Amino acid sequence: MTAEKLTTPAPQTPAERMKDIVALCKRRGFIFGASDIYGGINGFWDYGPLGVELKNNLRDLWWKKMVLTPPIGPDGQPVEIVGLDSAIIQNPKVWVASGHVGGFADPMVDCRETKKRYREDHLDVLVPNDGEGPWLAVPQNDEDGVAKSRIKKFGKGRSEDAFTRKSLSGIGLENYAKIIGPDAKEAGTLTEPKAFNLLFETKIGAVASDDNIAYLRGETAQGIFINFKNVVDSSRVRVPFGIAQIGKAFRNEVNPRNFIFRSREFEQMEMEWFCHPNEAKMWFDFWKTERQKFWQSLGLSGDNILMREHGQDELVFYSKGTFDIEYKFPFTDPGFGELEGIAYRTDYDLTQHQEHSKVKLEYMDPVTNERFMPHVVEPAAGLTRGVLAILCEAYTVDTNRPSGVYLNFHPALAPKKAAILPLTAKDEHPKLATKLYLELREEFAVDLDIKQNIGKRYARQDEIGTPFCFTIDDQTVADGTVTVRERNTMAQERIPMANVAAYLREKIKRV
RNA sequence: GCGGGUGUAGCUUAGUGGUAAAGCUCCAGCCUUCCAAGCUGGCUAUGAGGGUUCGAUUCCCUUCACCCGCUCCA
Repeated sequence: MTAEKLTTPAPQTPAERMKDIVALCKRRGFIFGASDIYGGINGFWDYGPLGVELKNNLRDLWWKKMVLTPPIGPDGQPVEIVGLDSAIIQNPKVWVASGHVGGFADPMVDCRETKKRYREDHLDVLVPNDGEGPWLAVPQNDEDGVAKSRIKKFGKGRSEDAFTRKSLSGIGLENYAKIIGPDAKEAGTLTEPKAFNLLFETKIGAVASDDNIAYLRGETAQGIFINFKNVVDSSRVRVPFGIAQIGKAFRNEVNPRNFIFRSREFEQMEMEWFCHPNEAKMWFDFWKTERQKFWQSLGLSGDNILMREHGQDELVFYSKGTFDIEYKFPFTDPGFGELEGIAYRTDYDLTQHQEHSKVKLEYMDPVTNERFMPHVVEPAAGLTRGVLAILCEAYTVDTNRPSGVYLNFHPALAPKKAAILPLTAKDEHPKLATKLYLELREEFAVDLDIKQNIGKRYARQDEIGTPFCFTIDDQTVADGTVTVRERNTMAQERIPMANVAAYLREKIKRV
């Protein structure tokens, strides 16, 4: 008893848990670091044989919930949502209109001493006229009188008139060694300005020149906005309705971190809901509820998931309200990380594109004859973040089983729904197992595994989260029944082999 | 982008300025009637590049990746 206690492993810390999840993902072929054999590449990840199945399952469930069987609206009728798959590269003007190019591409400087970061064009430098002593960096918009206090501290008795105010942008790098940062004590701690444009640039055409710069999309949403008119004109949809899109997006993140949580290439599942401005608030609440239900139905529930409203200071300038659905990842624990944002974007995007493209994007309501610019509620989820949350939630330590761990996937999400296992590699077992496998694979993602002893095979399936194992033994030969072994409980029962497909169908039932 | 840490096989760990070791996994075969059993055999590693040295996995430099903290996240 005492000895047993002593050998019981200590509970995992969140960091250890995350490390194990990453190791399992690599070991079993869910997720690999991209360009592994070349030493890797920061911020990119590859999805292995099981990872792509898991990701596709989540993607398909979202598509079904949004496009194929959208929820019932407040009026008792299903809401209307259509799909879209727009190009990753669009006319660069799209990203100017959206604000991604220009407005957010400002160079920043860091202070090595204070670890603070400043926009280069927001800083001025006070240059001493007599050339003596340090140069003083101060905020351009100096409401707090920083310049005065800095001169008092470092100006050696000189007055403000003894300095000339220059923009930091106009000051050469060779002078940075003389500059004291706005909050620093020593000179020379400011880094050279770095541009923080998060959009990936590329060049169109075989001959590269600055005239043909284009951008990889930073979000799938803009592809939806620029097709709003196309969809309205071609699809018989009427406001309110939604357009949904799933696809890759690219951002030059300053600092990719935390496995696939923040990567430079990722996948989004976004839906833009177009509605009358007067109904926007109602639809915002509607989608908040619906989207929360979605993640809960996949098994993310309890204390690990929450809804959080953005504070006023957090809101982007065009949003009149944003809710995040957040998950307690091991690397955020005890905090939470964003899984999906539901944003009320007003008519900002359509208005921007109307102005920049000169194409009228207003909607004419055929019933009321009212002309208006639709407002937008946007549930925008991270597919790859969803995969990570599902993996973290499913990871279950169980020292009572040979593998020591299993992945508790919802059967609808599991990369493999079942494994077909002949108890031995002899006699009729493999023959019957192969027959069952060929039948089941027409409808389900299943594995046939004949090699090695049964315990090893159960353990392997536990580690990849296969919810059911069907085992063929001598009794199967005699009476046509197989053993079902359930992943979470390891319990077994016998059912007729002829009922296996129906059994699986019932268990996997869509969420 | 800043600071700190780590880097030996798929995983977990040894070890050394002079032939790189083990357990588990994995693969092949045998055995096996329900949870990684047993037997035999096999594959696989010092992240990359430079320097010092007769000789570097070990010491030094650079770089890359990952982890932690800050920062960033339209």
